Amino acid sequence: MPARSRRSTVGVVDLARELGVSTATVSRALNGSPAVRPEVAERIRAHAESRGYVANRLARALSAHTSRAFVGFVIPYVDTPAYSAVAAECARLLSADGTQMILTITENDPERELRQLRELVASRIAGLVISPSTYALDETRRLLAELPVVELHRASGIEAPGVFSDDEQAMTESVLHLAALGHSRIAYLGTPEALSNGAVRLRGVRRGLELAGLDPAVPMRLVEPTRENGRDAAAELLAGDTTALLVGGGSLSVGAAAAARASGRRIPDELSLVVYGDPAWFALADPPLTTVQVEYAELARRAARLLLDSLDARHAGTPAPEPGPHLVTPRLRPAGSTGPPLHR
Amino acid sequence: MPARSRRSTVGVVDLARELGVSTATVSRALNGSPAVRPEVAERIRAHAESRGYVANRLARALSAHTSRAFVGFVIPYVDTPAYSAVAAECARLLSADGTQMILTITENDPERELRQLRELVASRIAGLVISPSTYALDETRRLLAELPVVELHRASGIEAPGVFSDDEQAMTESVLHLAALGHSRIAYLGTPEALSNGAVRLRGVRRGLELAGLDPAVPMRLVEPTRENGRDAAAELLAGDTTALLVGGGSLSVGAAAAARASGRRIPDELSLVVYGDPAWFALADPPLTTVQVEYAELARRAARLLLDSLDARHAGTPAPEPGPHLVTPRLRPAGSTGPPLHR
DNA sequence: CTGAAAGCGCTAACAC
DNA sequence: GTGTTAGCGCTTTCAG
Repeated sequence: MPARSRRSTVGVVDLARELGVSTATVSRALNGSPAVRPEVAERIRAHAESRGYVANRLARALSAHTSRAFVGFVIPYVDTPAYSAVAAECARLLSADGTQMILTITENDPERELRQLRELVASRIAGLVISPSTYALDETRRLLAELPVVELHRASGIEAPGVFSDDEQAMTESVLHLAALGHSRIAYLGTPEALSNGAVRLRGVRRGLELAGLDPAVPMRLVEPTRENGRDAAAELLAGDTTALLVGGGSLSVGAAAAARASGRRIPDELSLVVYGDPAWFALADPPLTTVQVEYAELARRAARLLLDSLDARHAGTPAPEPGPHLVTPRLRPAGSTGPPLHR
Repeated sequence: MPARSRRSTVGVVDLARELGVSTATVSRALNGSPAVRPEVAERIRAHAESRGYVANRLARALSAHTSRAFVGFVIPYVDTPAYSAVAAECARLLSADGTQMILTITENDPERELRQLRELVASRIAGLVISPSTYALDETRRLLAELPVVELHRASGIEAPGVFSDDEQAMTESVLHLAALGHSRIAYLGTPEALSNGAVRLRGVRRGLELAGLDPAVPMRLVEPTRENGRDAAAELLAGDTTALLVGGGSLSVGAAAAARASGRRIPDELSLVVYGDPAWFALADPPLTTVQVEYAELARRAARLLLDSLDARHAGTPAPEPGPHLVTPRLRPAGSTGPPLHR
């Protein structure tokens, strides 16, 4: 047994020495460079494998100025299905590609976001997936412009591909669903217009009202997406004489459902309710809630793919994926919580 | 303007040159070494700040053999509250400490787990938080023994501190709650004993039955924690003549709640139901479900703290945190889904 | 096709 | 206290 430094991990120099080749050749073989004789390459790879060699990602990334050792995943929260489901799927797909995902929570605070972005850049991330905070800083945009970025859920107006739920259509459809049932006094609870998806959803609602020939001036509350806000704002809306409540936002929906229940109104007779998010949870309610269902896993798959494509493109010098929005269409799943209004 | 390489980021050599000191001094000042004159240190830090210097974490970690640039977070899933809530809080706390969290999903597959662990080690992580997969490999244990580890939710029998929900007590309490209401035909739906928390919960159930003076041979199904399994297994259990169903597991609870509803039994008159997880969701059900509530944020705080303490200890050479389990006590929140059995 | 050697940006001995 | 210098483990010109 050679006098290797004890218990230390095996590196390229070890492999090179043991095989009687240079570290350059080892490196090339391991990185699949075509500039090495196939048989040699194979021998090196086999040996590396048998020695349980695992490249030091730090050294690799530090040396090769371009490397996909790490990518960033920057989101405002992760303890909500809209984010956790996507984080899960992205982590899976990126890991399959051999890149590690650094998870970062901004709590929707632009300052934190910028700080974390800086730290990520300091970690030489190859690129990142981001749900920008509501008011992204200019400096943030500047940083984002310098590396492959895929936007998720929210857009910040930067030149980058993004993956979003096509909420406009879903919201329009939801309004039309309610209108078709005979509702004319519809209230809307959503997220602020400053949030790109808040704006999109609101647009969908307005369009739905227009298509249904209803008064566009419906009772409306736009609040930051938390359960508490959802509950409180829904309670206010329900104090009015609306016959239907449409909610655009997952956390808001949980709060709104609670408020609807607390209001004592019978559903759907005295109140029709359309919520947003994961139908499995809302199916627990009695009656089960009509839900706008978003395919988070599909969103994640597209985001991961786009990011990997961007990295490939940058590496190969080929054109990057088109920066346009990539939309995933949610589905309105009618359930027991929507029906004709009882009294008009 | 000096002929700096254009648009490149500023590094220690730049700072050193600009201040007329050596890179060593810069490094020392930036790392708060006491071996540098305070006024010089301050000047360096101020300059670094003004130049927007951010240290390259890769170089730092590669050079300093010990560094807390990265920590790993290795969990089987993240799209379930038990994991996403904890991931969120840990990411927050670790980020506040300046370390980045690499998120890794094992899908409860021991092979994947090992592969990912190897990759994490190759990234020179300072330590990690892990929820071991059901059957962790020996090689996995060996790797884990070499770095600061904090176990979460599940234990794998390694010598490391761990943070767990004290489910034994909660399950015992749940059984006693049901027994006190007059139930004697209680069924249990939980996770397999091979999972450490499955075993713990089952032990709690058995103890509860014993304390209540009930027959320990209750109808029981132990299945992998997914919603589908929960629904199917609950349906089977409900086909029997039990008057109460106790569920030990968050995803199982969602499925079980669905199955209970599908069974058509009136709750709580014809069936008392105790679920596990986030009360906010289960409050949507009608009646609201009696829930074993786990403080995930508290779990996360403890896990993060323990990990940081372990890192500090290793750095300072002081003793590591005691490897014993650190328990967070869940609360049984009685709600409308549990009541006296109607017919016996 | 392969090897020698020069870094990547930082920290840590070791001198002064 | 501070500077010089040698790496950390890998990739990558540049020669051959």
